[in-house]
Amino acid sequence: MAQAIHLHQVSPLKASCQQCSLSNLCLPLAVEANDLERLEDIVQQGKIYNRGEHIFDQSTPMRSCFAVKSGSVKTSIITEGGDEQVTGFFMPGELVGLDSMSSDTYACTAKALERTSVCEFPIEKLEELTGKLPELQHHMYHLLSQEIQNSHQLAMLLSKNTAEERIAALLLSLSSRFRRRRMSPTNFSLPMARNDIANFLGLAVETVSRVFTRFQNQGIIRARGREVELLDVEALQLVTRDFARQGCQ
Amino acid sequence: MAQAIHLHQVSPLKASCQQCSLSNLCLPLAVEANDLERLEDIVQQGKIYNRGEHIFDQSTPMRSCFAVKSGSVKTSIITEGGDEQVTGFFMPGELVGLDSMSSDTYACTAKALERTSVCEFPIEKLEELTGKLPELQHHMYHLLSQEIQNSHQLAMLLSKNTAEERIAALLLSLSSRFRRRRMSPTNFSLPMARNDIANFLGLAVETVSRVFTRFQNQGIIRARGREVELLDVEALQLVTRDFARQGCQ
DNA sequence: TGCTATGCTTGATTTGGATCAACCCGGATG
DNA sequence: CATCCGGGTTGATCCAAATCAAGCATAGCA
Repeated sequence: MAQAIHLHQVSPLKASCQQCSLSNLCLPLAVEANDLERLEDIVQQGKIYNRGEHIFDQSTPMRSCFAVKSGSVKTSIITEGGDEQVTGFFMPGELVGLDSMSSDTYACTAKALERTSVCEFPIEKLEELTGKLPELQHHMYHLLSQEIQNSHQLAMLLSKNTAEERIAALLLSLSSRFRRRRMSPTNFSLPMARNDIANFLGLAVETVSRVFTRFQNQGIIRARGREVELLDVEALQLVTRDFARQGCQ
Repeated sequence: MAQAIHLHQVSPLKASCQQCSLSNLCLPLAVEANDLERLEDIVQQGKIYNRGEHIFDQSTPMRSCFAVKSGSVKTSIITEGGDEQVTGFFMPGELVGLDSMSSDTYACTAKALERTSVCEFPIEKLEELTGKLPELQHHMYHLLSQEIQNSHQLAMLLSKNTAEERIAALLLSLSSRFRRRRMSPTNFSLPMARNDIANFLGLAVETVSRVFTRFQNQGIIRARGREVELLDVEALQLVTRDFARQGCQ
């Protein structure tokens, strides 16, 4: 049913960056109202991917970056040896593919974690437009550098923190991203499998599972499958900061 | 002596991007010969920092990014708890500060590992210029995304690889960066202390030391202090790939 | 000339999380 | 309806690297 949605949508949906509920998170944020239609001119809105479908593949020609409208996306790198490293999870309002900006080919593979709709920004058109709209260019630079910082943050997590600290940090990150979208920051369902969490955080699945149940026994969270409730956010924050504390004295 | 070099250099040195031996690695790479002087207009060349001096500090206002001319730079994040995470080492021809592009404040601290000279690119002027020179803009996007990829690479190293694999990878990375500068790729001196290596790779100093001696005993490298000779590059490459292999079958 | 600080190495012990191995559960499938 | 299968949990064992503890070399300094 409704497979036709896969086809490129044109004019009917065109003018909707303005009404998009995510415009305050996404690129339009940077654009003056009267310039907005120029952005709308280049964007292809409302492409839909089903769970598991690839939005783009590592090593294929880089054409566009994508803003998540609804659903969620996982990016990962595959090594020559064939094992996977999850490099990020992307929620509505966030841009996927920035790590491949102005490269010949995509540096990673992006896969829909659930039924997901995205807006596509063809890269040459986007570059052209950012050349004309300084605010947009500024915003792009900002997003890109933000992405570097995120990745450094992850590297830090991986090299210095325990399993509990890593998982607490992930839960808090998801929580604040849900809040930005005006959704409950304490009661949400994880878009990704334990496997993906483990891979992303450099842990074994078993460890992730154990930490979840440990947190649950301590009354910090309540988790049944992917349904998660944060019962004690303070405690979670304490977990992530403990490691910083010990470095203190 | 010669503290005056710290002061901003102006016109006399201005026109030297053209002669700079690093122009094929640095920003000029992206600029047409006749546009080059516009780049030279905004760059402040030849600022010199002594070993240990800070080029910029985390959380201070972000004004410029910097290209390393000679010497080397270490960047690191300091957490609230006060412990350090080294996020990168920068060699001649490489740009420092991209992780803070278009941010209000620097996301990390950059410190000269030895006597180091840098070119400074004030950020507003650089943004202005990239708006006018599409090639330069393209190059900036490319550099930024490259930086994201590097960081993902590091995250991968930290989450999946053994101590030996991490160190082999670092040595090979340095080697290829020396080669790009037409210096010996097998015979160089490390700009950073064991401590920094350990921090960067998420290891204890003792582990770094042990791996160095292990490699030495296996005849793969020869190391005396910071002086390193790669005796068997193939073997090093094998070490880094072994982990990929096991993922294979 | 000896003293202290700093960076590096080496050895012994400990440990957090990986690995191995079962088992459970819910949903898809024939 | 029984079976199967992928995802998740739990327990037992093992190991790579951290930690703890010395010792060594070099450099700067009084």
